[in-house]
Amino acid sequence: MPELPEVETIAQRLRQGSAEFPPILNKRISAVHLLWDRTLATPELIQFEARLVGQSVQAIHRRGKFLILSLTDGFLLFHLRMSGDLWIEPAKAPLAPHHRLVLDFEDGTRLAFNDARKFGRAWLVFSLDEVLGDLGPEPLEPGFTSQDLYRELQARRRQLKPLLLDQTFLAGLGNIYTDEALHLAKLHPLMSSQDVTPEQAARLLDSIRQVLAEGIRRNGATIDWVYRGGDFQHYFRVYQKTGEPCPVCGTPIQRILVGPRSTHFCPVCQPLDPRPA
DNA sequence: CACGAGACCTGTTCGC
DNA sequence: TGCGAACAGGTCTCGT
Repeated sequence: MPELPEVETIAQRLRQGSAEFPPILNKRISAVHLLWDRTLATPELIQFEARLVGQSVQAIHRRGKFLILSLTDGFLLFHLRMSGDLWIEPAKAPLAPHHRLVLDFEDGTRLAFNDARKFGRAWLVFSLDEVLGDLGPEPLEPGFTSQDLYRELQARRRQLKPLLLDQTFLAGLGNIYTDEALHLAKLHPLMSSQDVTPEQAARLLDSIRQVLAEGIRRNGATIDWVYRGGDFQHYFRVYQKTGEPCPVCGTPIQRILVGPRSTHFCPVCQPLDPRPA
């Protein structure tokens, strides 16, 4: 489930703590355990451990789908990919089956990166640009305007759905929120970016912001066994609603494949042919 | 530059 | 009931 709202929810949880555990801000790392080699993108384990132990967590941020822990010296970044999650738990707790990287803190708690599918990665770097350099704009940043979006749409000739999933175009959208935003904006997922009008670009940006904001407000979406704790899944308009009535017009929602990704849309509200006026 | 296929992984659910 | 196929919130690399 980790798209922008889910990562934001996790960032908030780490920042503010949970019912059982205090926030991880200002905690000092006392030990590092890597349980799956490929989870660590950079540097090598030897340097990773040497540089990390003794540092403390100064701040927690999110950029796109990346989670950023600012340390005394450098940054620890996580990307959750398909199944990653970060848990705060007692340092003595038994290792859960899918823990891949564990950081012990001096106060007897630990931060565990749990990731069943092993797609997630962690980076320890001195400059954020090493990892985040190619990311597109942050959709919720007020400085990003619909004029900016329109200009970028015009600069490419691509189908909207794959383009919105491209993190170098816009950072943070995944399969769920893209389908939801396109439905709200009444734009067909296969529409060419060059056919989007300035008005439609404005509607698209509004829609993206609306679905992301609601996702964050509901603590993200919980879909299946990869539990996260949010409840946005109860408010999906089209995602995984194939055959069910469109919430706007009642037409059955269609599912198509765009590349390898399931794509859900309303054939009436989101016509491919802009329709004669 | 745009697009498709294959790779990286495990767990759950679907279809016969 | 059992078993393989299909599918899942993501992204990278390579070839055309």
